[in-house]
Amino acid sequence: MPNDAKTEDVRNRAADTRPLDAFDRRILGELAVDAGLSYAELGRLVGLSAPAVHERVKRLRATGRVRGTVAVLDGPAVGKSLLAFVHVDTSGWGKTQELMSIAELPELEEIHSVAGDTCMLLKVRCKSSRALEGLLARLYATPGVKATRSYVVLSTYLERTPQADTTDALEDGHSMDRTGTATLPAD
Amino acid sequence: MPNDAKTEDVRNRAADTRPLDAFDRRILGELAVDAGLSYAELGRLVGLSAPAVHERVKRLRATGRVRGTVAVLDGPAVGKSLLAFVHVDTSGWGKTQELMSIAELPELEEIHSVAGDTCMLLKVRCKSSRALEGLLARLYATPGVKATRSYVVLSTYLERTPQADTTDALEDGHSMDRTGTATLPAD
DNA sequence: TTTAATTGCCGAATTAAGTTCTGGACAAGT
DNA sequence: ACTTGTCCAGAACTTAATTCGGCAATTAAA
Repeated sequence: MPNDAKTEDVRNRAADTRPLDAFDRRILGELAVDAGLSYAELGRLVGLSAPAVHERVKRLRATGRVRGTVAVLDGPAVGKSLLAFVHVDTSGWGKTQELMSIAELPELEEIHSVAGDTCMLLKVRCKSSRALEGLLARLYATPGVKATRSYVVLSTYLERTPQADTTDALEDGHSMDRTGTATLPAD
Repeated sequence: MPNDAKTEDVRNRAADTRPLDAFDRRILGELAVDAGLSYAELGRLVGLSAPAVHERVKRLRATGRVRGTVAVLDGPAVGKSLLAFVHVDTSGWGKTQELMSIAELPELEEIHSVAGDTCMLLKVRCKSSRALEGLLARLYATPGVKATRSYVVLSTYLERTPQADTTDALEDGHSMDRTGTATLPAD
């Protein structure tokens, strides 16, 4: 499943806002879990021919639904056994830009600005607690950084990239039991 | 870049603990960014023939260095514009297992247990704030859940999967300037 | 209602890539 | 010096990606 970014000129620069149909949704669902599927297998799964899914995947890429295809590395297996989330309180707001230089570190996996009692939220994966310490030192050396709170991950139960499916029931303004069955308010 | 999980019998069931050499590291580095590269292109990048990199990638997969290959979907582009991190305080400890059922929801991207003043940390991506509300309702309906704190992401500056490189300087017990240059203590 | 244009699909043909196979170079151990 | 094992490149082979042509269905225009 190559990029095929080159194949055929890409005109619709992520402009197409056409809603995803059921086929697109299922294709994305499969690819988000395993992008190594052949178009033939993928077609068999969703009920289309290989050229048909190829065409759709190409469109899904061109319209920005798919950002890319990556190999998911195993942290510990590549020497990064420590995972942590770091909340960073910054003084000003423009100062947050100063933090952006740390994005170059391969240990940094995520940088978000968040609402709430903190300003920046980082996801960091590194070799050891010592390395985390070094990273925090680097943070505190950044102007505008007031304080940090670190949450070191003890174990990970789930970790995946964005999935294609959505649980519509979540929006119905109700509670649900633990089986995921919607419990609609008796109106 | 197919899975090739089937190709040839996989003997070393993630047992091989041989350290990664420079080639492996570079191959992983490239694949973590773009798994759509052909073996020929990859070989050109790292200085090996196509069969050589094929062999190595196969080994890296078999030994668990690579967990899989996935298409990275764009949250907003697939109808999930809200990203949030949720800290969950649970009463007991065995009770955390009760939480695991929410992993079935496609909105859940990560579930970790963490050290610190909270117990569980969730990464959630959903359609709307209303959907997040529904999710929180579901959480509170879970026995053992005492409290939650939500951090809604305003903007994302960096988001990627584990990278192959490590910054060794972080472990050297020192500070670093903002260029990433190590500032060793004058001993 | 009819016609034209567009879209999206399939099956076949073509092209490119994945995969296997062979032999040779190098290093470590006997 | 010889054997053993590892790892690589080049060529051969196999499978998948990609393109092409035509057909059916939908939509727009007439």
